[in-house]
Amino acid sequence: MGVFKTHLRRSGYKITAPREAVLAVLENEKGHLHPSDILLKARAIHAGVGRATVYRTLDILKMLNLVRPIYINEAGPSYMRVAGGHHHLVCSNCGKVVEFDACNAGDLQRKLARKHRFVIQSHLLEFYGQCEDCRN
Amino acid sequence: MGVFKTHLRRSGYKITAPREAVLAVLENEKGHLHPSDILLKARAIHAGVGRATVYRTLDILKMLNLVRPIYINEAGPSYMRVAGGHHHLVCSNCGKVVEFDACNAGDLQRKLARKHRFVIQSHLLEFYGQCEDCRN
DNA sequence: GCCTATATTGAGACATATTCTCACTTGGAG
DNA sequence: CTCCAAGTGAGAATATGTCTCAATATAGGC
Repeated sequence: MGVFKTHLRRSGYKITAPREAVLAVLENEKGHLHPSDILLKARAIHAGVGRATVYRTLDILKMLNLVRPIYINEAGPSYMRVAGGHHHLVCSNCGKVVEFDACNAGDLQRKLARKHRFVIQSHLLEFYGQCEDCRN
Repeated sequence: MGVFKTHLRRSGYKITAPREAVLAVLENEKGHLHPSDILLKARAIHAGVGRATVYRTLDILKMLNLVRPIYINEAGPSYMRVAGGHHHLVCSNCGKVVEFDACNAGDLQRKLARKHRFVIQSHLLEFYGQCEDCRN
């Protein structure tokens, strides 16, 4: 059974077919998705899922810190699973996004958590500039 | 004279009163602003600034890499000046944002720039979690 | 300072994204 | 199995962003 589903159930949310479809879509997704993509994919699993249900489910998942909105370069936010860190190298000109792994945020994270009394679950590190093709 | 104004002029853009109002708002802002806030503040400087002018000016500033969209927790993106790095500790629950200074992204930035042939101007590092008040 | 070509403007139409409302449905505790 | 609060989809309402166009204002040439 999906992790998301377990979390929702444990938090007292009912597991309905439309909701389950949305959960499955998000859980199986490696990258990030727009709400409209989520709607389409969810409808492929359970025909007739409504737009509102996608947004409602996203709200719950955000509250439970299972999913996080992220802005890359498009019109609206995309959503992705919360899982440690995400690292992007973004070209401000053409919008190309390169993902990278190396990240030394661990120490800083511990320090900040202690100092500001936060429980930290994930982070986002993005560098902005111009890619090879776009720098003239 | 404002830095933004100088940049626009140098790039061949005309300096008009409405545009100047928008520039002033963004230039004087320390944090981040929604387009709707920008509109209001710009209208306080020059009555009658149109919504389109705000978006048009933001587009120019984005192209010139003077300003960058950023997603915190609200509905849409906010905009902030590009200036090295921005560092936020964000509570996913209540939306509180703590800014911090310490950041060791410099080395990584140089490495990535070389490897992916990017010219990097700025970065964003955000940690997500729950603040003291929100963690139960 | 005046003139002109042209970039820029605001209004409001349009397009898109998100939220809300409400009558109907359904999961799951008892 | 029953019951009812939680959840649902449709579509209205709102929020956000883009486009068009006639009117205006800037900056450079004189």
